Amino acid sequence: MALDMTYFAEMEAKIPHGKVRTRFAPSPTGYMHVGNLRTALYTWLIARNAGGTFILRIEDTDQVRLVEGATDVIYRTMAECGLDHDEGPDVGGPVAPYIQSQRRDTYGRYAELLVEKGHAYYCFCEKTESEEDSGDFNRAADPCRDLDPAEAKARVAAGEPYVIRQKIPASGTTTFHDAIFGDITVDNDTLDDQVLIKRDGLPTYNFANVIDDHLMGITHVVRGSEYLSSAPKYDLLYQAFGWEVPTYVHCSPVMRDAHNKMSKRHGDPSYEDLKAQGYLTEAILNYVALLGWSPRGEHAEQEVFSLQELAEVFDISGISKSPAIFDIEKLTHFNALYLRAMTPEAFAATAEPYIRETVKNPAMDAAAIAALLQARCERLTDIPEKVAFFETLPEYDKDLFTNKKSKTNDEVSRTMLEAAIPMLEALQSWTTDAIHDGLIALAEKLEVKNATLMWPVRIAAAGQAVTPGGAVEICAILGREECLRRLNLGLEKLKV
RNA sequence: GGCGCGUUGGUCAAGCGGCUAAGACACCGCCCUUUCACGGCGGUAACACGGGUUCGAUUCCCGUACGCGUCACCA
Repeated sequence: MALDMTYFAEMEAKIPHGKVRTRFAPSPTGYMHVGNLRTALYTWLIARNAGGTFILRIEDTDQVRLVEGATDVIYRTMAECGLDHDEGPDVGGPVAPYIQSQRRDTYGRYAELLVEKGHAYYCFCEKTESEEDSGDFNRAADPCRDLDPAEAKARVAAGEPYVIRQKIPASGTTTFHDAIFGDITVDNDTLDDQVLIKRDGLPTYNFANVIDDHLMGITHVVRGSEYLSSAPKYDLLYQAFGWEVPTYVHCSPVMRDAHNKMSKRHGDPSYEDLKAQGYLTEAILNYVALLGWSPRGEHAEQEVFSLQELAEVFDISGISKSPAIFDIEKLTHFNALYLRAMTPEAFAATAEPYIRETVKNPAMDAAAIAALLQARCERLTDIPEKVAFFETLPEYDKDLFTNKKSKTNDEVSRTMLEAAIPMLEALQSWTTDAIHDGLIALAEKLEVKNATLMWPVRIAAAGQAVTPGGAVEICAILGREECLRRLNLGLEKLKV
């Protein structure tokens, strides 16, 4: 039976040429690993940097591991991160479909084409116990490899179960090029005749990838370095078809420590976990971009990059060969940087829900509280605990009134509060400025340094040693009535 | 075990034959100050090891050690 050659010609005719085309091809597992996110980012950056096309392809050949709603997580995350795709299942494109489970027919046809060309063969062997145990597949011992083609076809036609294996050259070497690792050469006899089409008729991941990447006109294949050792087999496949080999970009993994990759299983955070922990998308992307890549030339010392800036300066040659350990502390630093860089209004808007987790009293101005927080929090989730004292005065010990640097003790604090309370009561307006000027003037009148007066006022108002903002700001936010109530309470404590 | 890859301070990293070996995080100190932060200034800390090549190696080559990956009808 002859192959339908017009099918292949039609497929070839659809392939776009001339521009950089990259693809992110996740398996829908339900969440986005940090490593995945980085791969997606680098892949997107390569395309955008070159003014090329970025494609989203869903690799769902493993029906067993399919997770409900998982593709939505992918779409949502990509959109949230600003990694927009030009072609994909949802937007279509010239080489649709973009979901592997919808391309089954194609893989089978190309596998048969490869058999026809003599670079693949039908294999009828059952895998044996010993093979599974020893782990090595002895190609030379496979009788199917040199089976007469006519006989093989007859057995297939007779309904005998089979797989299609790649026919690796018996000798010689294969050299492939990687944009990061350079040229790598391996002996062909270390390569096995990998399965292309499984007994169930579905393609293996490796085969589907080669077919899809070619048929979609992918110019740069970005993937994890764990695929480095199968790359020569990919090259052989491309050669066998007579196709142009794409540029490989193998990225080393993101590690949780010196020995292990980051993984959900170890409890390492995914992108959505980090979001839930109070990290900003921009900060995550910025940090992740630098985990395994660094800018060159005039940007060598720059660390803060917007997505747009990254697209401008990103360069494959800046990708590192060695693995990088994910450092939550440095991410936290980037997050603090991004938090501080927001406009006060934007920060107040994003901080408000976190403030309202503990500060329910609507009289307390969330925007005013946010202003105190902006330079003082590294994660959004730090907020509720920091501002809880506005809602409820904590139980505190009068020892807090004693502070060496401010030159205060019980005695001094009592004097200060006794003077401050009537002054504040008499204040015309309860504003930050009025409170500030009143307290500064009072300190001068009492001939004490500002801290000596401010310390006891702040302690009495907040009930804790460390607070976001100083005495003035806290009093202003509390409001006259609540503030004075607390100051009197403090004074009572000191009188005992 | 075979094959492949990797190795600059605790971490991310610059370096691409000649440097007092950048910068950032973390840490420590000082300044600022109404607590704590922010900000500013300064400090501690690194080329895995052994051979070559070279006038000269962090940089090039070869070993060693350690680590990682891969050797599936999983992706």
